[in-house]
Amino acid sequence: MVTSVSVQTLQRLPIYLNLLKSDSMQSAAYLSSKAIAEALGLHEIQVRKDLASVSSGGKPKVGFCRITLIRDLENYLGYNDSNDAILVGSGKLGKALLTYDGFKEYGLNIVAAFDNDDSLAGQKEGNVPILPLTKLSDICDRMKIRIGIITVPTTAAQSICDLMVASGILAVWNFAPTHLDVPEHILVKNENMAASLAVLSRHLMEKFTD
Amino acid sequence: MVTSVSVQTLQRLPIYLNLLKSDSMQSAAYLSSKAIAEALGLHEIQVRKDLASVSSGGKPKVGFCRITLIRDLENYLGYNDSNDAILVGSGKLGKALLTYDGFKEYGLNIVAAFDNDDSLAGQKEGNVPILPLTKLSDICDRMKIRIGIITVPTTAAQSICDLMVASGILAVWNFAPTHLDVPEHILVKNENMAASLAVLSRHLMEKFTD
DNA sequence: GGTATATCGATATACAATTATCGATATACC
DNA sequence: GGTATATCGATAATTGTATATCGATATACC
Repeated sequence: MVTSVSVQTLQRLPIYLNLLKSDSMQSAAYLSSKAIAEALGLHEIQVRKDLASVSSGGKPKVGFCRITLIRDLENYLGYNDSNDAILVGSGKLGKALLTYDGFKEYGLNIVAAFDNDDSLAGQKEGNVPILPLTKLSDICDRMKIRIGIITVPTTAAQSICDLMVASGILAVWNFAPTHLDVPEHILVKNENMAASLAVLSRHLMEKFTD
Repeated sequence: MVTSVSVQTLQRLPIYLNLLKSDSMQSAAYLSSKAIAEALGLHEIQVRKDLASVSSGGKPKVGFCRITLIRDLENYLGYNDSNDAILVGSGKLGKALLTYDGFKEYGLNIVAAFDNDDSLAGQKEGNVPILPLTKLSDICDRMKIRIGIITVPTTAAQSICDLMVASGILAVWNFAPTHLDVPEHILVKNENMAASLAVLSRHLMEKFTD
């Protein structure tokens, strides 16, 4: 239960959670790993292994208790105690993330946004105030912010990242299509759309050139 | 060169490409795998292996020719011949993607957007017309669209996906945090932000509870 | 022109993740 | 209450990915 879980498994956990909370599952009190696996296109062994690492376990013949499983998953993922975050780069993508209210469900709370362009300062985007970059360090320090979201152009990403790290940020969610250099103890999670596009594009090429 | 490349490698290729095209690399005509590895925080062996699968190879003592490498990568990734795509779901995220002009660089061209809400029909978002859902099949068929982007709420995702597949879409880029059931030959690439958040959130939890 | 060296490419090892196999256990049915 | 069965959990085999080692080769320098 305390054992460290692989990133692969970790990334599947929200998918289980999402399924368990979905309308189609509301009726069932218990779910077998086989049923879950079929609903998600996975293998039942994998489902059991994944769930074993976060949950108190299921019962033979009946399966896993849906309610308990939801609670265990949310606890493990930390969706109950909310994480405050800041976002830098109020361009198109940044604004979309600011106005997207689905993050609350995952315990993410964007408290402030920053932009290089000071003329944006003072505005609000989806209830989140946009502030000048110069205030970033101060805000992070005072509010004990641990998560930084980067939605700036590639060229600015590294310097923003450095600023975040210097301001006490411990986890960076990077939407810029570039590699970020960070100290050992900092986590960078890349949301690399170019990588996804590569997979799609290549798949189509292979379909048509073979 | 024709050998199939792992998804992991494939997803790193755009990162190499991005680095090679970056300002800081413009001056160098040749780059060693070691230099590339250091710039990206990877291991040089991995860089060589990745590049070997797409490129004609480097020269001992001097390294890889930057220009050639860029050309090979772009060819392999299909960034030269552009891929037309449609997008369904003109909400916050959908609009952000429509107005984000960075996709062109990767050969992705969104030609039309669709929304359940017919009142949006006729509008334009970033030069892309928004059309009623009923026209989707016709457009896909006439324009031979192969890529569909899903930015609708979870509950609608599967039915939109089914519609796309029925309309000839071969690759689906899914931004809804849910699993999609598709026939064998269809590729689904999930852009699962919830999964990324799980990694971040868990990282922070472990930092503070251990 | 010969030798030293940086770098590539191929083979081999180590590690992690997924999938398969087996025994254990609780429920259901007779 | 006894037996059959569905399902779990642990261990083992397979697969895939990342890292290390080694020989080959082209450039540079003497």
